Amino acid sequence: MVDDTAPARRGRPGHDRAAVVAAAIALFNRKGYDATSVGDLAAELGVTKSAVYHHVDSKETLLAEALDAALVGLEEALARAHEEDAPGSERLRGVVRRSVEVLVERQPAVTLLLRVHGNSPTEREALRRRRRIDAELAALVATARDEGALRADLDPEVVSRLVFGMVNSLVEWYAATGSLDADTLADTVVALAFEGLDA
Amino acid sequence: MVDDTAPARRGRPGHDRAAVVAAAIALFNRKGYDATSVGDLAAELGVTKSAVYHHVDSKETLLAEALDAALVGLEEALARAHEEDAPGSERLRGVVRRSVEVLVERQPAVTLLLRVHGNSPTEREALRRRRRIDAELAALVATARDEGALRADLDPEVVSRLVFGMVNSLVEWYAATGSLDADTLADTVVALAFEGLDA
DNA sequence: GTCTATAAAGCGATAGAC
DNA sequence: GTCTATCGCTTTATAGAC
Repeated sequence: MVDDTAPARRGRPGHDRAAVVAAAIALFNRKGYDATSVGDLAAELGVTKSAVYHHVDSKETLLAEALDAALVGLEEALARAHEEDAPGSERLRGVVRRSVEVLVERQPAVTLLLRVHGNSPTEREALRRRRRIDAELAALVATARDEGALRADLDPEVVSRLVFGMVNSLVEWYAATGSLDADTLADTVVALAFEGLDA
Repeated sequence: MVDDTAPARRGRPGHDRAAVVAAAIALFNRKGYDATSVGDLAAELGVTKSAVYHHVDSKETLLAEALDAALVGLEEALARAHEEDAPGSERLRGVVRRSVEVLVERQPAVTLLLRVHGNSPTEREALRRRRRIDAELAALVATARDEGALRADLDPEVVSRLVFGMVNSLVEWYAATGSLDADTLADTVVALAFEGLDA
């Protein structure tokens, strides 16, 4: 996330900070943050723990970086819905679609965010930001319903949790499905959420 | 949190195995399995670690017990769909509804199941059983679509993952919403999945 | 049923050499 | 940029007294 695409040094092995961060996020996803030790990360990179600590201050810093990347993406997706000058239901469709795109683009980081427990100040701060996003999404659903664009027989709060629960659930399997592009997936999610499954 | 409804022994403090298991599952949910130590569990019960080990063989046993309870519930919900003599779409509606009921009844255990990483033989065995359930759910969606009851423009595999992703997502918030009974929630989930959100 | 004490291993993190 | 070595602490789990 931080560094450029071209490696600065050829020929020499050695890792840079970006490589450590990328490997860490991948490992945190595979084993879980708490079950992953800095020794595990070092072994994955083929170095010792000390080499890892040359690149990063702490294990928690690695998590914080991933959580922030996920939150920034989701916050931007939501902010664009607020800027739009359109009916609530259109803004809701837009944020669902953009949320899918963020989850696909930043799948490993968002997965970590969705699994945070609040065991450290870093995690609790991420949870605060996440709850704020969730509250604004629920408000958007309520607005769309008040405008008469959505069916009125379902609780907007529950509907919001279910729809974005469906969206979020794709971090659990999307990575494994190589042959599905983000656009088609977003189409399917929007179609399912707004029109349903019935023929 | 600590005591059962029918304490076997009056007057004496001391816990029984069921109390330890219940406290463990609650803690695993709050902090995550890997971040919870047996010392944490002992502190929650107001005893020492040794007292906990008097009741259970290992921390992993506690997890295994919860995972099995969750899997048995979900497997039964699915098995009843196979026994039914009804169109695929009706059997699918039934399994969605019963899955919601299982998630509500066994929320703590199912939450643990959905967060398993596969870091031990116990976890990997649970993942195997879970993948089998997922595959049978996908097959049921495909059957319903082949019968013409579901719209044909969406990939059944993706639809299955999204619908049951929506169902599963409710473990993240249902416990906090005291004023919502399982029946009403199941109605909302089925309505959203099959009819969608549009007015 | 709970306690103190302890073993053996692993944890996050640091110091200093190369 | 990586290494060896180590610190101080926590972990799962056990032994044996009360």
